[in-house]
Amino acid sequence: MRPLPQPPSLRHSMNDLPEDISHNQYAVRLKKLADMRAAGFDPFRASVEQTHFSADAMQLHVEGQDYAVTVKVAGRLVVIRDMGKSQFVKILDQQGQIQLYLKKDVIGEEAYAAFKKLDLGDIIGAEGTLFKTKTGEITVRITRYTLVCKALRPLPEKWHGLTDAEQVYRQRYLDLIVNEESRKRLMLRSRIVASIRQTLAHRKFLEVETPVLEGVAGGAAARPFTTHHNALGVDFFLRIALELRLKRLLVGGYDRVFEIGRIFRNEGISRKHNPEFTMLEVYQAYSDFRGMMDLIQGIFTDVCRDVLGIFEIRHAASGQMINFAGDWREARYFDLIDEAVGSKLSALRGTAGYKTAATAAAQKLGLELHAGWEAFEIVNEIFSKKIEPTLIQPTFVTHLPKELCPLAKLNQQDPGLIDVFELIIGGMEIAPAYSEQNDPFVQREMLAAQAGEGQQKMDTDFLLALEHGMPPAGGMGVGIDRLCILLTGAESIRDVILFPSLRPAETKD
RNA sequence: GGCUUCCUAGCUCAAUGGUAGAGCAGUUGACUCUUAAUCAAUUGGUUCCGGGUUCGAGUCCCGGGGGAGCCA
Repeated sequence: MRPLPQPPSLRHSMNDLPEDISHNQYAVRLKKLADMRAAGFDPFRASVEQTHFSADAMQLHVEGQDYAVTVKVAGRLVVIRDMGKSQFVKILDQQGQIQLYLKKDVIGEEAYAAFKKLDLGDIIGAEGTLFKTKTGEITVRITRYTLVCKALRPLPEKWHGLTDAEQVYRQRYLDLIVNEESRKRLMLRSRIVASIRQTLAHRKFLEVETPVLEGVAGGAAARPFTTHHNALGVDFFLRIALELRLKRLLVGGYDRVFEIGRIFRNEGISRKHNPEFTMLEVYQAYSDFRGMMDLIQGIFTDVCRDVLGIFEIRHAASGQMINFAGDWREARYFDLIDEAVGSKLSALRGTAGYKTAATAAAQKLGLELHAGWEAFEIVNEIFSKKIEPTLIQPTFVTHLPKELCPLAKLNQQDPGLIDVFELIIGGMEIAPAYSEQNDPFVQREMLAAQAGEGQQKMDTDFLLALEHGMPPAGGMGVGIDRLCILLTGAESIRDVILFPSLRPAETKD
């Protein structure tokens, strides 16, 4: 890996500057800064009034009425086109770019000369009036400006931007300045999350925050991170799910709760997995998994209408259009299995021949199986390898085998199944939802069975809470990162996480 | 963790084992409506790190670091 540039001490480097610094952009900028300070101006101390963001300012221009509206804008210089006695430049702020026009005879000789010394990347505040150029771009003709921050490092290339994936992730700030798609995509994530909060608030859900540090990492099957608390002298786990804490709140009488929280799973990193990721979990008392179907569709509808303005999105991996409008497909897990296998495999469930038949079916499909797998694991391998990737349009897969999630209610007609759905979109699991198990006896049995497999310790306090009585409830978990992959057309989870997990960069100091 | 692949100027990229180059950025100059502005001149390199093979290594080999993709 190329080592990232390390900042030297300013004081020392100024003394060490060689005679010819024209090739060293850092040194050139240091010199400009030193000259400014020598002249009594320190850009790092200046603040500036900003009356409008760029896009809002441009809205104010009235056709045919140039120089009528005054605005004060601020941002980073990203384009400079110098034409001698006038120049067009562009600054970038949160809303995007806006063009500024400087004319020597408008702004004055001295201010114009000083402006010529500015560099790409410097941050300025500017005041002026709106007009439209002859090519139709709304522009601020500036009468005053202030440098409010000198940039000592040059910006990446203006046309290609930053493409080196490593630098994009490690120096995301540069990516955000220079790559508009990244800036917009990550901003979209922020709006999507805001929209979800709004939808839930309208439906009278309470937002809560529960501990990240847990004595028992429960609620999912995943390897946790461990950490240590010095004062208590005990090890903690970072949470792998929000579920067991939120259900305690159902016991406590918070009937509709949700949390949007970071969870941590000590597992592999891939295009679909980051070790820390954001999960929405929602619980609604007196509802069930069918209620969650309505809720998740409501969430998507609101995001599509209010944030994206469209109900169809191109799926990056397959190129297909995903349609979020209308009623979503519902399919039973074992119907999909039988279809994929081409026989009535599900009819053998619970019989002695089930595992043999499942093995044969999986092998026929070319799947590699682990020696110790149970029948349900073999069948689920068929599901995740052969069925899930083909489900591009939103699909609720329902009635999964009970072994797959110990926290859901068993189906009344068929106790080998559970009342749940797994929402699949774009070939990815987006949201599992359950009719939550609230029978403390069954729950203890299921968790004990899981603990017996050595997966994790039992959360006995959670079981105690259940014995106080938890209302029947529908619950759902939504992977926010994956949702954003879908809705922004991203190809990798790293594209929707501001700072994805990487190996620590070596720092020399 | 395994396999494949990438790492060259601030950025984006070139370079049969034979003098490390271009565009942008920078520097100097010209230009008062530009749109990757244009024109002229010009500076700039620990080729990720460490070994090896070779008369000669950015290029081949070994080890290490980091990224990406596929698999687990």
